[in-house]
Amino acid sequence: MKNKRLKIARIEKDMNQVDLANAVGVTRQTIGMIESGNYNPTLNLCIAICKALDKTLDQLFWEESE
Amino acid sequence: MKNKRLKIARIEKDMNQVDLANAVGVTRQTIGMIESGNYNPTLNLCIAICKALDKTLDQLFWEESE
DNA sequence: ATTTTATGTAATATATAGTTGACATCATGT
DNA sequence: ACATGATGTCAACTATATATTACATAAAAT
Repeated sequence: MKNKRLKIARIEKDMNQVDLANAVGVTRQTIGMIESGNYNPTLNLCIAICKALDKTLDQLFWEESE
Repeated sequence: MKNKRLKIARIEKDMNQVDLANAVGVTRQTIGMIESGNYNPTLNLCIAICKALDKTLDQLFWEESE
């Protein structure tokens, strides 16, 4: 269950994992794990990522079906 | 920063904190703390709450301004 | 009056989110 | 060939989300 939308939004902003990690105050490993899926970040971190990438929670973290 | 929208959505579903807690697999204290604010739940828990209340992440956990 | 229901809160315990440091791979640049 | 940038991953650590147990209060029901 990779988070492809997050990766695409990050690349659209011309940021690498380190850039995004710095922007939201976590390490690049944490960003990497979120993009890889199999991870359960906190709400505050999700919100920080959304703001850094000019997206909303639904746009990056809400799965329509199921 | 109380989460009033969550509380309203729960009451609209005629659920108390215990009902919602059981529905999403946490304790009533955890639900209480999320409604009280000052808390940082995990994304998976937020998603479970949204599904239990027929809402999306943006509807319950996204703050429009700032 | 007293029992029940719904909620707040606090202390201690456990699971897991997130850090730190290190090493590996694969591009691309020089 | 070698350096550099971007990412994957792993082990050990620290911070914190969540559980558990318990006690408190206020409102509604009997």
